[in-house]
This record gives sequence, structure tokens and C-alpha cells, in this order.
Amino acid sequence: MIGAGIKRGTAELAVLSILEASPLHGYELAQRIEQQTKGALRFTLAALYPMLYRVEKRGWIRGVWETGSNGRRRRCYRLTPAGKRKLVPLRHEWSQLFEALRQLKRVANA
Amino acid sequence: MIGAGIKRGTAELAVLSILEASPLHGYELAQRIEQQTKGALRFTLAALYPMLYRVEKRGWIRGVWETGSNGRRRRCYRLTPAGKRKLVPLRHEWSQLFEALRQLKRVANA
DNA sequence: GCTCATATATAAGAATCTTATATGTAAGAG
DNA sequence: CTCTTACATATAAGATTCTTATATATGAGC
Repeated sequence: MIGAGIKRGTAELAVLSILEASPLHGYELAQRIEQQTKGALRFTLAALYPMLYRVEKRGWIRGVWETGSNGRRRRCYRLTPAGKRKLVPLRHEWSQLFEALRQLKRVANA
Repeated sequence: MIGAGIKRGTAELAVLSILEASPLHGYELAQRIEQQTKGALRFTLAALYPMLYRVEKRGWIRGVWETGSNGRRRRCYRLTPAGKRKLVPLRHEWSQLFEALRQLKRVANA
């Protein structure tokens, strides 16, 4: 799995990306991240929950309490319009970072 | 410039990549990172110096005090064999992270 | 003499991850 | 019917790595 040192800030992009596809609650968000990245990216729930509160506070996601057919209460998050807009500069920033690191390697190997 | 939130851990890769090309001291390392990434990635010296000490402690770089022709003393760092070996898994880890984030987007847009 | 570029160093604080712990319901095994 | 596991959320304490602010000192140009 990818180490803690370099994956900082990825949780936000991961959560917004997954919620773009469909609304989801915290517990399954963690599983989706792991599944969709084939285990490369993994977050504990203790990291995810506080992160969801922060992102909701910024208005990018919105959570509603649901009581499923099985009687379990859970908080279902969905991407807000502001969150959808936020994904654009956020992805741009990440692709800029990738490009920057690629340039550092290219110069070193020139 | 790329925000502080997402660039964590990049300093290490950036410094090792640049030292792979040629030995350098801290002050100019900061400038090289900024130049070679066209200003996208930028670290203050207050972030770089403690980082250099950490990385040296791990044995990946080695610094020697030099007194240049102008009489200024400065610490010149070069990549150790262990540092060169470390670059392989480190780059692999980063490319895994890129691939993981790419997969999250692909699923969302499917 | 003053200011700017060079050069290193440390302290205090913010953000985001870690592990550990807590609570509670539902379902399946024995 | 009790025990364990899966589901589901929550918080606390600690580590790491970045930020801004501050300090020190030399050399060059005006």
C-alpha cells in the first residue's frame, strides 16, 4: 500500500471523485477507495470521518441521516454543486503536481 | 503554485531527484526545484533545511561543509548509494499513487 | 554605510494522517 | 441463546511535514 508520507491530501480528491459517481456513506466510501484503487490507496475510518466533516463544512458535500431497510442508521453523503465545481481546480492542481515531479526526473536523467 | 495540502512528501522526492543530477547545497536546491518545475513546486528554506537533516540521518544524502571561492561556507549535499537505491521504490510509490487517483476518476466518469 | 543576494538555522503553529479506543445494531455459527 | 463477526459512526492522542516568522552572518554594489 502507498505510504502515509506521500498520500496526504489524496483523501479529499478520492472522496469527491467517488461521490461524483453516486452518493454514499462513510463506511462504504472507505471500501470503495480501497477496491477501486486495487488496494493501493487505503484510509482508516478514523481518518475518513473527520475529513468528511471538514469537507461538508466547506460545502462540497452534504450528508443526510438515513435509516436503511435493515434498521441501521447511517449518514449518506452526496456531492453538492459547489463540490462538483471544486473538482475541476482540484484535479488541475494534482495534474500540475504530477507534471512537476515528472520534470524533476526528466532533468535528472537528461 | 501547488497548495500546501497536496504536496506533502514531494520535497523528499524532489531533493533526491535533483541531487541525482549533481551535488548541491540547500539554498540552490530550493531555487532548482522552483526553476525546474516552472514555479509549480516551491519550498521555503525553512522547510528544506530540516528536511535535509532528516534525509541525511536516514543515509540517503551526505552533506559536507565547503568554503567556496568567495569565502562563503555552505553545506554541499550529494546522493549516497543508498539514496540512489531509495529512488527506485520511492518513484514506484508515487506512480502507484498517480495510477490510483486516475482509477478513481475513471470509475466516476464511467 | 546601506541594502540586497547569499547562506544556514530554529521556533511556533496548522493540517492531515496514524493507532487506539469507544459505542451500538444485525446476522450467522455453534 | 450466546458468541463472534460485519456494519456503522465517533473521538482522542500522537507523528509527520508543511507554514510563517525570526535570527544570524558574509559579500557585492551604490
